[in-house]
Amino acid sequence: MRIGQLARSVGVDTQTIRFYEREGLLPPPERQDNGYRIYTERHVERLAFIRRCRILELSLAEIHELQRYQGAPHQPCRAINTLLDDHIAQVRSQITDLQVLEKQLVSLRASCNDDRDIGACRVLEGLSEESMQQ
Amino acid sequence: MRIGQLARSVGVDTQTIRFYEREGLLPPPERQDNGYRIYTERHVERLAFIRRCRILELSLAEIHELQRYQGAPHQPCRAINTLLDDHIAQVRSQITDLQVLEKQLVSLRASCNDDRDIGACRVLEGLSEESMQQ
DNA sequence: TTAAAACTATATAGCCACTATAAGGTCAAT
DNA sequence: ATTGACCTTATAGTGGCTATATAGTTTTAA
Ligand SMILES: [Zn+2]
Ligand SMILES: [Zn+2]
Ligand SMILES: [Zn+2]
Ligand SMILES: [Zn+2]
Repeated sequence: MRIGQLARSVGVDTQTIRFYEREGLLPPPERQDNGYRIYTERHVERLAFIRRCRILELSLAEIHELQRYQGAPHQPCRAINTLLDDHIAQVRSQITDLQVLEKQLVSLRASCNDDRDIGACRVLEGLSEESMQQ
Repeated sequence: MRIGQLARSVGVDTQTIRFYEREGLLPPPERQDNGYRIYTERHVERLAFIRRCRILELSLAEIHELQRYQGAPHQPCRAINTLLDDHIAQVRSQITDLQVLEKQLVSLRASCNDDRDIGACRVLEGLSEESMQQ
C-alpha cells in the first residue's frame, strides 16, 4: 500500500509518517520504481503502535525505547514498567501543577466583576501587585 | 540599571529579557554610548507583570492583549475577565484530559508486574492491541 | 599595568512533535 | 491534452524560551 492509504488506515497525516521515518520510529519501506513508498501490514501495526503510544502522550524517545525492548523479548520487563511508572508520575505532577494554577486563576477572577473600568479592574491590579508573586 | 541587574531583580534570564523586547512585550530601553541597555523602575514593573502572567501560564499573546487594555483605562473590563475565563476553561480542560490519560495509563500499568519476559509483557501487548484504540 | 573575570552585544540554532508551504514528478480518467 | 489526485523532497513555522558562537566592554585583582 502507498503512503496515503497507510495514513488513512491509521489516521495520521502522510507528513507525519515521513517524519516518523526520518526520526527512526518507522523503518524505511521499499520504494517503487517511481520512488513511491510501499508499505506492508507490518508497517500498519508499527504505526498503530506509535499512535497508541502518542495518545498516551509518551514521547517519541519513550516510544523508541519501547521499540528497542520489543526487539529483546527474553529480557525482564521491569524497564518497561519503570518507563510507564515514570510517565504516570509526570502526568500526575502535571495535574497537580494545573490544579494549583486553576485555584490561583479562579481566585484572581473572583476579585472582579465585569462592570468596572479597566483602570479599576482588580484582575489587572492583582497581576500588577507584588503580593501575587511567588 | 543594566540588563543583568534587571534580570536578577525579577528572576529571569537576560536572554529572556531581550526576547521579550524582540516580541514587543517589553519596550526598548535607552542605550548607553557603548550600546548597553539601561532600564528604569517602569521596566522592572513591566517585566514583573509579564512574569506573574507567565506563572499563570498566560501566553505571550494574552499578555500582549492585557497590556493593550492597560493603555485604555476607561473602557469596561469585561474583555479582561473574558480572557481570564477562557484561560481558566482551557486549564480545566487540560486537567480533565490529563485525568483521563492517567486512568488509561494506570490501567495499562496494572496489567503487568515486573517479573515477566518482555515477550509476555502485558503492557507491550496492551499498546499493540487494537482494543486500546480510540 | 595588565590579565582575568564578569558583563554586555548580536546572530543563530535547538528544543518538541508536528504542520504548512513550495516546487515539482507521476498516474488515471476525461 | 489537461485536469485532478496522488507522490516526492526541501524548507520554514509553531511557543517560549535556552544554548552556543563570536565579539566588544567594564570591573576586579595580581
Ligand atoms: Zn513520558
Ligand atoms: Zn475587571
Ligand atoms: Zn490562555
Ligand atoms: Zn511487563
